[in-house]
Amino acid sequence: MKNVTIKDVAKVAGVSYSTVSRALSGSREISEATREKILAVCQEMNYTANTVARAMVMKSTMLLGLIVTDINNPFMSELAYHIDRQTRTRGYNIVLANSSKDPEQEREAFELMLGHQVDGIIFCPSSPASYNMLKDYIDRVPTVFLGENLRDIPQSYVSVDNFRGAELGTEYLYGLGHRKILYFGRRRGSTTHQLRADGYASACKNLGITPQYFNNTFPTTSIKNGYQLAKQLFAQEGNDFTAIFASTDTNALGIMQAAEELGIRIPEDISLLGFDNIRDASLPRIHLSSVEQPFKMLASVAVDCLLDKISNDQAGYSHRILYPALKERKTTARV
Amino acid sequence: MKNVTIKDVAKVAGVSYSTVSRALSGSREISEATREKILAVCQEMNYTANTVARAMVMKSTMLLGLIVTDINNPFMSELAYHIDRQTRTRGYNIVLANSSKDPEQEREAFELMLGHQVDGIIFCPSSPASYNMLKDYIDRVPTVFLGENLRDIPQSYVSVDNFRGAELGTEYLYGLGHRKILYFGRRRGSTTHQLRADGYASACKNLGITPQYFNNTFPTTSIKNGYQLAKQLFAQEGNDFTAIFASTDTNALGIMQAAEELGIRIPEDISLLGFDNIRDASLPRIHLSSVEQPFKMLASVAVDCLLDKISNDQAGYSHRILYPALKERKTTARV
DNA sequence: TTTGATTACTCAAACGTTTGCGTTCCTGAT
DNA sequence: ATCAGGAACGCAAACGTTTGAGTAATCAAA
Repeated sequence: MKNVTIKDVAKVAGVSYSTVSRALSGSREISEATREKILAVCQEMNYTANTVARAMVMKSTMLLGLIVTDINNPFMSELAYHIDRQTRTRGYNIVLANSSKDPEQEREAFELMLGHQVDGIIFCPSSPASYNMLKDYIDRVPTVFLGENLRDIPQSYVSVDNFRGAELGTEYLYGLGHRKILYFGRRRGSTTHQLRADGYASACKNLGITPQYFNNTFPTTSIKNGYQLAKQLFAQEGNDFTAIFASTDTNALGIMQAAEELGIRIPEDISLLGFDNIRDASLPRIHLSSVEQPFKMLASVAVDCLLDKISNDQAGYSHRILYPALKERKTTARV
Repeated sequence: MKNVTIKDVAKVAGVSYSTVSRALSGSREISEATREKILAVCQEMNYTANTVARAMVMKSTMLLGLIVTDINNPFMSELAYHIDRQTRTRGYNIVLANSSKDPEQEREAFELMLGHQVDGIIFCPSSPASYNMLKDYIDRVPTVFLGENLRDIPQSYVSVDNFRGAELGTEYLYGLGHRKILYFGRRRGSTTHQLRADGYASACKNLGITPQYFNNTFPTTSIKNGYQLAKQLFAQEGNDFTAIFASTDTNALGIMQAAEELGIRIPEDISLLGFDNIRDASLPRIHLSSVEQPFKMLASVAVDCLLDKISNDQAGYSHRILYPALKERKTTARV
């Protein structure tokens, strides 16, 4: 089970181990003959360079931390997939940690990542409060925040323009003839949610329609929570809306479930628009119209931003806001 | 940006750095007074132990490799989530790699993992052929295969009993009154698929009904592939079945999509049963009945098995086959 | 007071690399 | 024959830990 080291190779090849190192690293200070010989020996002995030993002297592990709330969430796994692809081609590997939206576990994840000397961290925070809690860690290692808008924070982040996305969705529904649009979701707690709610409000104002809210008070968003709240909503007296704009696809799925149970047809009775365009939205029978997060682009920009920070120590920070797009499917109809 | 080391702590605390090490590692050979003092200094200086330096001497990185085909596949992300949970509590972190079902990338992933000196690898192979290709790597590091049945292979793996699962599904449909059940999916190429097909055949034989196949020839399974094939199926003359047993939920979703387009109602016109019970199956409007893989259990057993192998060098190998269960939802009805 | 044992430390080697510097050897010009 | 200069390679330090072996101090028993 013991791995073969550079010394073993050196012994067989009959050279010093520094020569082996040079042969492998592509240094010029070595004759072509010995290099080839050494490479042949490495091949034959199944030599694999020990990254951790190299890391000690190079001060770079070629490891990137990825902290997500929950890799099982399609939003996150989508990001994770693209992040892995993008970083692998650049020689990095990613070490993964789920925080389960628990601040204490987020802290623990950072601690572990630092211990493992990762070269940088892509961090999908569970809430904007994470920033303050983890400030100490964050300036010990290059970090970029991904997903959440974190306005007014001296750190790099990349996210979609949630405000614009909500505007876009509202405008789209308006364009379909809807004048009574209910916004379903949290309005505070996370900057993302706040911005979406604000974007909706702004669009309503510009379009001259009155905003209506149904406030999702759950701290975390899941289909189940959306479902429970939607049942409350539909049981209410005096509802007066033709469309629901859900703050997340997950909420939208919960609404679909409640509607299904109550015999409310979508989009015949009410239109439903989500936000995020997670993979689930495109499933058969679901066909959820949604404001799309450009996952691949988000991942790509986050990776670029992080690698930039890593190579360029004093790069400062940057806020990268990407444009959302509207993905029209079958849950929204002309009124 | 430079991290504080054990030497920095030693200097401040006024002791040798080996004493600091001992204070941290909980050795008894140290007075309570100095230990407390050292711990206080560590706290104050934000000291985090350098895992990679420790790894050099301890020969353990506390890193576990997880090689999946595609983290974006709900089956995989489900496993990944539970694997992360289980390993974290035991002090391990996981480094992730997607193979995209490409043998070359699987090889590359192993190479990288070995370079990073991971203590063990959980490997979800893309096909049974992976074993032979990667044999050399596999006995350089403790590895357990996850997901695929790999009969007759001298390596540890854990998977569900695919044969029994297919029997179970077939029996269930029979119990609902179905006598003409079509099996939709690949019959060869992967042991998993083969076992499922065999289980179906065996059940048919025992129940005295004649098996019918519609062979999915695509090398990889996706909703799109399932959809295209299902359209071919439904366009065929002389179909004679009241239920479809899809070899995977992904295939089943493709079938649902085709059925939806063609106005075929599920379960009124035909019943549909999937296999895997991925998260998607429980979504509103989908409600796919499915043979369930016990994800949490699979992850847990795989982790146990791997850690066992790691701590016990000569543990040999074991094949752990878990029982599937039937998850009844709304795509299957009494005939 | 001497001895022996125990406690609480310090020293230094080792883990597998990279790399600056030193050394050897060869070539060709003087 | 001498020497400068460069090519090719070896030596050893360094990275931050752990740990066995060594040492100084303390204390109890003789």
